[in-house]
Amino acid sequence: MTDVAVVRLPDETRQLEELRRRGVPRLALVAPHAPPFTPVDLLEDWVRLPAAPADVRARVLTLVGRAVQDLHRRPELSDDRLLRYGRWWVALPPTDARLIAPLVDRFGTVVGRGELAKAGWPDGLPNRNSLDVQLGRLRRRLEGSGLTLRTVRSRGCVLAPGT
Amino acid sequence: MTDVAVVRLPDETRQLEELRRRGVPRLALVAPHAPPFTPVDLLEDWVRLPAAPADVRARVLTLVGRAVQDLHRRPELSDDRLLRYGRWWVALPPTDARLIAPLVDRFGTVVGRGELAKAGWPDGLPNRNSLDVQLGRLRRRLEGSGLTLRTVRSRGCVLAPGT
DNA sequence: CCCACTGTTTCGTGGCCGTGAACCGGGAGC
DNA sequence: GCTCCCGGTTCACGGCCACGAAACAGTGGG
Repeated sequence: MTDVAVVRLPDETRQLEELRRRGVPRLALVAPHAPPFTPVDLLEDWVRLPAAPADVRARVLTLVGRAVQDLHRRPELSDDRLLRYGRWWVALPPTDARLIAPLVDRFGTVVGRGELAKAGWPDGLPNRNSLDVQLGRLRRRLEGSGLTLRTVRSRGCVLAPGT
Repeated sequence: MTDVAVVRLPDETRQLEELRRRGVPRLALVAPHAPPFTPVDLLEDWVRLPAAPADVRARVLTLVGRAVQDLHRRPELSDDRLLRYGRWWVALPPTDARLIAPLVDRFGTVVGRGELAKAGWPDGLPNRNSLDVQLGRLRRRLEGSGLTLRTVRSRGCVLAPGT
């Protein structure tokens, strides 16, 4: 399930960007005279060509190891309203904290709007719009976290890894 | 400031182990016919010889980058009121030292205002505002340390890495 | 005496959250 | 094809209140 993509630079720069966007672990094979490479995250590595197959394999395995660790990563919400995801964290205001609780709980799966409303406002929604507005604010607070809050039309919302 | 050690393998295996033990970021230059290398942690990288100086430099720089954002270290408060965080340190006045003690103790988690007040002024707060003022002063003394004292509204404060 | 430390007050600001309204894409129905 | 509405997104505004900054004064130690 966990695969590492291998791209050649500088020829396949576009593919590299796509892989970064999707968060796929990736190894760059850098052409002999191309400038050195700078990985943007821990799921990225590079090697200078020409390289022995064994060396490439070793780097791929390292990336696989990191990716496996990354898969186990789930967000955590402490009762003092700290939401953590890996090294990243925010302090959430009360409403957002209640709202996100079921989403963290069922990370990666859809949570219905009704349930979200119930979680955020146990006494009932104050306004037909409140949920959407609050979800928007929550989305903004998650920026840069590596987490995305996506809506599934007429079904609900999913909290998942991704930008 | 932050340094990266460079060792040659397999000749300097002993030095490598010492560096690992001390948590120093390290780059291994692996001899042409030696087997590929497997880094044991994120502060370790390797490159196959012969390698261009620019390539070695690039890898050193990424290691420096990782070391700078290394979040595994924790601040320490000695009983002579010296607060250390990595290479950085300050001498804290008595009140600040008492105040920060529980925050260092529970680094990265929220400490309630009540508890902070109790820690800083065991005989009771002299004024309903004293805590906030003192927290502001503490914040200023932490500038440039790589530590942040952030408030979690209506809950308390958290001492964490970050600017 | 001087300076760091601390108490006290005042005032400002920024976070949080409800509310109304504009806007937009997609699908159902005509 | 056209229109209309549904579901969702975004903006701006305002009230409330917790928190923060500045400024000044008193105090004690070197």
